[in-house]
Amino acid sequence: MLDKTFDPKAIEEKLYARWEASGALACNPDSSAQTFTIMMPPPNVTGSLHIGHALNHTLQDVLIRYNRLKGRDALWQPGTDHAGIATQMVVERMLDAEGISRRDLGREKFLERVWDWKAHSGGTIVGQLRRLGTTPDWSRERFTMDEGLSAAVLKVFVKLYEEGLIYRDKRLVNWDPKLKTSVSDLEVEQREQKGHMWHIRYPVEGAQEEFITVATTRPETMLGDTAVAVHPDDERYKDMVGKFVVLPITGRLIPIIADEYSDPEKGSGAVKITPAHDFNDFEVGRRHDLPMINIFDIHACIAHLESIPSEYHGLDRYDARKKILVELDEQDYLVEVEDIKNALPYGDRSGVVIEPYLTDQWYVDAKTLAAPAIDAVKTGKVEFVPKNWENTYFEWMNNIQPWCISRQLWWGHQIPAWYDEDGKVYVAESEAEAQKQAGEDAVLTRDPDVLDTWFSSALWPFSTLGWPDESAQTKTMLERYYPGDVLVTGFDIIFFWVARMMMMGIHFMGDVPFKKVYMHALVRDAKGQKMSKSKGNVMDPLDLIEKFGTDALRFTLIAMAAQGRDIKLSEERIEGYRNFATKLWNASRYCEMNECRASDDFDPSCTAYAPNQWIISQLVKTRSLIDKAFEEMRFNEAAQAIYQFTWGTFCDWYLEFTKPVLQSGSEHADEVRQTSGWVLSQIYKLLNPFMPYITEELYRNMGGQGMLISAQWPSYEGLKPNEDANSKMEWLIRIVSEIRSVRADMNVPAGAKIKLMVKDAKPKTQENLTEFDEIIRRMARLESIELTGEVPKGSIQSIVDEATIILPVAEIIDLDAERARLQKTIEKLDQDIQKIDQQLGNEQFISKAPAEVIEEKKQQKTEAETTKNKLSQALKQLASV
RNA sequence: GGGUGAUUAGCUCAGUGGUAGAGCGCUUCGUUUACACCGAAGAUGUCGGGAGUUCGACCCUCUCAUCACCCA
Repeated sequence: MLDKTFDPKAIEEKLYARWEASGALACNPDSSAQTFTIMMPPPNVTGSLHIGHALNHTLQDVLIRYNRLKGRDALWQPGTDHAGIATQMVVERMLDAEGISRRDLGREKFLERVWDWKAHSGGTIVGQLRRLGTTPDWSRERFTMDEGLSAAVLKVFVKLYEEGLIYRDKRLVNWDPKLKTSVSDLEVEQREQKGHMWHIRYPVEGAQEEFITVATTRPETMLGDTAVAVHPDDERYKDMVGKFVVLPITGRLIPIIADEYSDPEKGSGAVKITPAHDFNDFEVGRRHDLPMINIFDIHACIAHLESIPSEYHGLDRYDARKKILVELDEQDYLVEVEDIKNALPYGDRSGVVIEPYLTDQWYVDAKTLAAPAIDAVKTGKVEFVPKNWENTYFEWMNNIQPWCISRQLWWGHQIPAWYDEDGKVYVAESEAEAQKQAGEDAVLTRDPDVLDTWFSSALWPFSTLGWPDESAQTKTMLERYYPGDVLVTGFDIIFFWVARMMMMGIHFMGDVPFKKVYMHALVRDAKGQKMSKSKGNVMDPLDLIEKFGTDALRFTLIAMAAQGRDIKLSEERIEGYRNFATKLWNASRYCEMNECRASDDFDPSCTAYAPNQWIISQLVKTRSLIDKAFEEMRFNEAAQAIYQFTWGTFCDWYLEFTKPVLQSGSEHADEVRQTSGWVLSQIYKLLNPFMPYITEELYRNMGGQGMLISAQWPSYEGLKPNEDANSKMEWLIRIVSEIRSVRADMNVPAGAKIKLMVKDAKPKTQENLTEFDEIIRRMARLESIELTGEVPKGSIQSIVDEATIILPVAEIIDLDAERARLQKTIEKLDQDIQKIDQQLGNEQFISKAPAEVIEEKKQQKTEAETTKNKLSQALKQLASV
């Protein structure tokens, strides 16, 4: 006998171990089945499971389980990402605590420490994913720094270099002065804040008391100014172009140039140009061939340059600013200080202001690689769900910038480039190969930098399958599982990852990496705020699992994952779905108690009893709703369909129908036992992808064969909806509901067993009344049901279809209340009739609306009129009491 | 400034060119042998404002407002 409630903790771990041991998680390259592949977005090794992961992985698991049940050879490729900056920061912080820096330790020793750390706690999240019940093919787990994946990185780098798609260039990068590395555009976030605009006048060379005023938010960069620009059409400055100004503080002479970049409407119309410290100025500098003075060192402190007064050397950028402002003010160069709002670039990892910084870095020619990747979406080879994300994708891809891929870090894939003593570069997959290129005598030094983490993640869809290994096994894997079917991910990494996988996949595999990209929502807190540690509003999925069980959390996330909408998660909601699990548990308990079990030879297409035929029809309908929802990737609709069927149809109605049958030992009892047991087992199957634990457990308890995880998704071939049974049961539900409703409205005590009389019932209804006499009596709490031609005085009356149902309760009826009730219903019907009349009276409607709509309206009107007449009669009769 | 999405019951959200739905909450009733993590019944909506297309708009178009996010 099952316990009274479901205890997830008691079974989850045990069942998970059984799934894993059964081999059901593994893909099967030898099978002839159609494949279904999902590449898991590899979580960071530094990571621990947060609610966003929970959603992301639940969705993937639901898809994988569903397709596995449907007989597809499912590969869900798992793994983790080395997360260069994040991981290096974690380990550096640990070293900090020991009072050592990574430079003290040296590169090699440091990397050993990172690997130690990775081995020890890097897999935390993988364990946590198991608690979510997710079923990727763990036997194929990969790490972006694995040997094989590293080989892929080398190969790709060298190949792209040879093709001219990777190159080294001296450009401005986003420099993180805290981490002392470059970062990509995407790793910079703009934050708006209050700042100042300082207006500074620069004296014009060789003129007395003639100045040109420039405005800047960064006065310290004037140390690196190499020009002042004015608009070529700006009359005010026409004569000045070609002259020089004397840069205050340094005394350098810099030219006044004409360039369209300067906006005559803004400020004075003149703008200082610091090509080494501003992206726009950099372009101006290139156009005019201006010198580029890099005034900072890697810490964003003023460099020891001859052109800069020595008292500034080594000053932090903000201290330098203060000092400059004081000096400018003293020398009367500072004309105005304006309060403004401006956006500053912050490093998303370090949280410090990013410095545009002139360095040599490696770049990928993203523009070239993007072209076919744009095409793939345009032509529908890759489809985004929801579709509107394609706009976002195009927008970014069409404006894509060179991708800076080198990072001044130690943790990551070291760039396979070597320099000889003259600085000439040799790119090769190994040092030996580079040496060969350079000649035996050359002394080579390897580029110390590593690649952007996303460079290796971009290869994930094929590197995890074994590429570039050329064995037969790898070939099979690539042929079979590339491209993947669906990528499930959050929109926050559409550029970081999705776009780059597209570029690399198309370039190296000649085909897109996946056919569909499902973008899921962001999980927010109940108030709609983004969850963050600093706000303290994070919900830990493991806590929620502890409290409500994995199934409840999973179901909640899916039920709320409507396309294109963020999820506001609240505990109440999870509690509700926990209750749903309990409901199913207890329905099973009921069936167990009544020995409801389908025998092996039970044929659901051969049932004779209408409630059985009906519930089977409903089940079949539910299955197709779920299938349709999956096709359209509307997971919330799939969840809703099975929820509604299980609770609203099976538990609320069908099981109630079975009670009198089973308890009275009716002739239908055996078929009812078989059917209820069978339908229940079907619920387990349909619900399994969403709630894998409870369904697996119940399936086992109820005598299911094998394990659900490797069961077959029902096809219900040959099961046609039985319309006769359906309309019969709909009538049954209508009449029971109506009696209950009227009883409650009229305050008939719930416990009172009263008589029901039915007038004007057509033969069909009379038959039904007889057939379901026991069910109606029990569910509507009636003592007896009889047909009548007369309405006893002091009765409550109501209409179900053609029949008048009468509750003769003269001793308890409140005549005024009954009159009011009838009156209200009649009024409502009147309104309806009026509305329909209006429509039917409209010639345009009659001539233009489809015939079936008109027919429907007419029917609605007739029905409403019939009911109204009957109720009016009842009201009249009541008046005569 | 550009883009995207949202605005529907007290709350959280589904939804469809043909008389508005769910869950939670609320009210009333109920220990009927699966379940009080339950059952029955009920109340609550000018579907953000305005205009248009249509026989008919919550749905399509335009516009305005508010909010959120992304990009510059």
